[in-house]
Amino acid sequence: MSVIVDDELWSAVGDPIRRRMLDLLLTDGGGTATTLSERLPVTRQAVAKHLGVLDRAGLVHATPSGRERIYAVDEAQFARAVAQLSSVGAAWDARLRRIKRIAEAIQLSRDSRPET
Amino acid sequence: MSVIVDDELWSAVGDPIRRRMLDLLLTDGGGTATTLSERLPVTRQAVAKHLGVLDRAGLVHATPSGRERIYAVDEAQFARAVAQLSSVGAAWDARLRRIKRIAEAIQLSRDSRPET
DNA sequence: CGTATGCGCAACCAAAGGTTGCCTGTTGCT
DNA sequence: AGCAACAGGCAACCTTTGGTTGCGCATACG
Repeated sequence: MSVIVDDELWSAVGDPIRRRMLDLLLTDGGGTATTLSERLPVTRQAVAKHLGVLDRAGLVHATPSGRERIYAVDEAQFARAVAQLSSVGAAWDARLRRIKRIAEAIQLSRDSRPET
Repeated sequence: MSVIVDDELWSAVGDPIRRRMLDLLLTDGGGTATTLSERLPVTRQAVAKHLGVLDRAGLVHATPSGRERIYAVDEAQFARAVAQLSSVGAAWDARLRRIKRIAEAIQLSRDSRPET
């Protein structure tokens, strides 16, 4: 029942800065390390490293344009990541519900038994 | 529109080992650092540290029993984490769909324009 | 044509994940 | 009661990762 997840994808999305970067890239449709760093609490170099991580995970890709490197979200890969996220969420949710059911069953059998 | 997420919760769940630990604790209903480490590719001490992280995030709690410390998932807090997971997933999904819609609109307007 | 700007590289630092080694306390068996 | 076995906590150490500063190079632009 355990969901097979791509750890690299997950850890790419696990970092709060990278999540905000994806957010910014999605809303703006693209951006460079410099423009992103202006709206984030870290330096351009830190952003550049994060972009490298996201790039290696396939979540973004860069298109050089003169002296700039414009990054944009790879929609297909990003959709895969979102799907994994929700499938893990769904699996855990189902497990929680099953446990709650079992707990209730135990409670019932305990009620129907005489005092210890 | 950006979802407010508890970074500590996320990073607790972001680690692949911790995800597997939560899985094990959920399926078994509880466990100690030693029993968990037998089923994980890391040492007992590493597991103990992870349990510390999960504990501080409120996702698990320990009940001492003799020389053992039995950890179990805190269902309420865990449910909160799952909810955050799915809400981020939903937000991203919605954003993806909106972008796809816009892309199609641009495509249409380009088709209806004469060649450049 | 020179200056400003965007980027990559290197050195360096702190925190996180992981390991080994050791010590303490509980258990359980003679 | 006494001792071996076992679970767990602590400390030292290593490596990776996220972050910084400083620098050099290339491209754009007045």
